[in-house]
Amino acid sequence: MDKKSSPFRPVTVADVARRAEVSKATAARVLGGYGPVSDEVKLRVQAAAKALDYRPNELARSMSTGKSGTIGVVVGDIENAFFGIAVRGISDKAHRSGFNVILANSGEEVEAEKAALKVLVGKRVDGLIVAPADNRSVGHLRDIVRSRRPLVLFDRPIEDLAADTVATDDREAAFAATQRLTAAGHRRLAYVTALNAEPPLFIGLDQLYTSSVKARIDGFLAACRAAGIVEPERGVCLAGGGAEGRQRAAIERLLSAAEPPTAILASDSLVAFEIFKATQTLGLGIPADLSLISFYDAEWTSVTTPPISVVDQPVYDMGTRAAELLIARINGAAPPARHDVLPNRFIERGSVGLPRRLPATA
Amino acid sequence: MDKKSSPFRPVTVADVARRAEVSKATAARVLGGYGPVSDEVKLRVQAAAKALDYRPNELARSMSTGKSGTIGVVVGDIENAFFGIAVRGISDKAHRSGFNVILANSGEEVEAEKAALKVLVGKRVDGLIVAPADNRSVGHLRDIVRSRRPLVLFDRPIEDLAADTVATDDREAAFAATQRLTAAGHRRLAYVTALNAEPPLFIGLDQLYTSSVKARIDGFLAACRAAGIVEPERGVCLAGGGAEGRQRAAIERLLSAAEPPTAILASDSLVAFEIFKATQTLGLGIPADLSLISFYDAEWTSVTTPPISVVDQPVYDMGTRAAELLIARINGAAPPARHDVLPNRFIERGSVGLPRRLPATA
DNA sequence: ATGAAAGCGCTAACAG
DNA sequence: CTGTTAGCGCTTTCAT
Repeated sequence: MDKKSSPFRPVTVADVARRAEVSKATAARVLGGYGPVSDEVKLRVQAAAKALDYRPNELARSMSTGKSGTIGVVVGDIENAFFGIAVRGISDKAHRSGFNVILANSGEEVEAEKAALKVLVGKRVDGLIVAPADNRSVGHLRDIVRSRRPLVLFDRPIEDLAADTVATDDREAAFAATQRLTAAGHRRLAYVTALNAEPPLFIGLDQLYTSSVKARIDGFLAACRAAGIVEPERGVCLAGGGAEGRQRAAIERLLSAAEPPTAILASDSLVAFEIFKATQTLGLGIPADLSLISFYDAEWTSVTTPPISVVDQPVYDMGTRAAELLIARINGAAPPARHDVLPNRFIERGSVGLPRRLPATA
Repeated sequence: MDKKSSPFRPVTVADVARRAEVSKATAARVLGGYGPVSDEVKLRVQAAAKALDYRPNELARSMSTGKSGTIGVVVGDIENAFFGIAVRGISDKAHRSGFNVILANSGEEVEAEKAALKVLVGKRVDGLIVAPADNRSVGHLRDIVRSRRPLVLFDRPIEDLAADTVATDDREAAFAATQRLTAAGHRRLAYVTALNAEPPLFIGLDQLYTSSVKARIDGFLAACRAAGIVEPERGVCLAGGGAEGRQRAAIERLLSAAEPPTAILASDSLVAFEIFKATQTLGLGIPADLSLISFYDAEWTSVTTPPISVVDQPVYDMGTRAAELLIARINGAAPPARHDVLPNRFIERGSVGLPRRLPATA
């Protein structure tokens, strides 16, 4: 009966049009809800669509309109609750505005980031939100901007890139957190971050390629110097990510050193979690033997004994804000790139105390 | 110079073909990597593509081939770490097999689930993984099956639906966990779940519409009865989800009752988290005043004092398995629907003790 | 091995 | 208000 009757061919506008006895264009107008149609015809078409169980093919629609109703999100590590919540913020805002989200994970590898971007651009997403893994190689991001596809940078600003950015003031937050540690009398401080580096030694800020990581260490060092600590660089520990065992080993090594730090600032909640577990296995007390402050208010930090003081980043809001900026641009807004900095909030809990032995104060 | 020179028109096969001085078809063959092409021509086309910075339009490709290279995933609540990890498992497997993932959240609402499915089908995903929110209304899922689109049910089996399913044995796990509680001597047990119900009273299993929830309560009740407990139904607490305050209030009410439970089995880590916090604010000790077992090995359960004993569900593996089954079907496999049940593992930690006052043993 | 031409399902001018 | 006619960018017969 049908021309091409593969048993489960999805029904198209043409099918509906035929059954409603109108032209394809008219059927498309009511199904797509765009052109002017008489009420009578509209009803006929809708009835036909219902009867046939018509499901619009969004792909075809996107091909014609050039808009996919989808935004692409590339984060560094979904395993990290920080990004998990961010994605929720983005998704919530996106869905409320009628957009879908395609999620990709870079694993903090630029090559994976590039590949993800390629796929997303291939799928013709209407816009992109990216947390760049490496601020050295941003050519692929420049390409996005150049191609006029809306792009929002998340959490990690990149200089000289004309893209909207949503971040927090990492340097300031790290500075303030470190000050709390030095104010309590600590002089042997460490900053532990998940960065993979070869060798795993901190050499200088120029070695750091993730802007948020760099800003935090910068703030940490500045606060240490402000407190008169010499060579605070020696306290920066690049514990590595990825292979979990490696990170744990690095942390245990740090804590078991001859002169271990009396206070640690952890760059994210995953690192802090490892540190907390290490104190347990090494029999160290918090805050008696070690004071600890972590970035990000992860769930677990509020139920440990003692609970952990944290730099609470407004991640969910960062997500919604990023989506907001992106969608505005997708809808045609074209102001100069803006750089939103959301405020962090310090949550005082019970993990900061006095150093075990007060060091000689010069 | 060009016919249509909107300033940033993306480059197409036609553009590449023209520059390489071959036909569109030939260019498409090398760009798409399918037909036979002479090496010489192939090189010319590739050079042209590179020079023009050609990016294939996956939408157009999907339109022609009918495959989108994308799978849709609908979970109940991304906020829940359980689903977060599951999504990671799915994504990892999918990406390794060359598929992308579009994520949707039902918020445990059937209507939202239907809407999400509609969008995903509209986008012509090659297959779907769904954690059905309500086993009463599954018409939309039946439609998916009927339309021959590969579908895998996640965590929540549905009878009489010919779809692959990946789940754990919830009834058995709840039974075993409850037994540990009764074996320790507990007689006043509670099972707390995030279900919203009006009224919030447990009436009977028939009231439960999420298969995993139902199975767990069934197991809980069976174990209670096996231990000679009468009317164990009275211990089932439907604490509600969504509005966080409501859940917390329900839990504090339960714990402050005249004869509060001496042991609780929590249906998920979010509920257990609230319970743990409630014990802190009410000044109850674990396991002295209350024994607690939770489903799902959430991060925080291992760092509390004491750490919480849990039913460790192999969520990541469930995710990869689901993706595996789905992709096999997408690639043409057509065996009868299989129902995979992955084993749970009990992790003994420190949250189960003897009941404070031993009850009269009849 | 290559080219010409016909779609995929929808939207978008442009006529009537 | 409705129908006709082109495409969107790619794949896919079918010739050559």
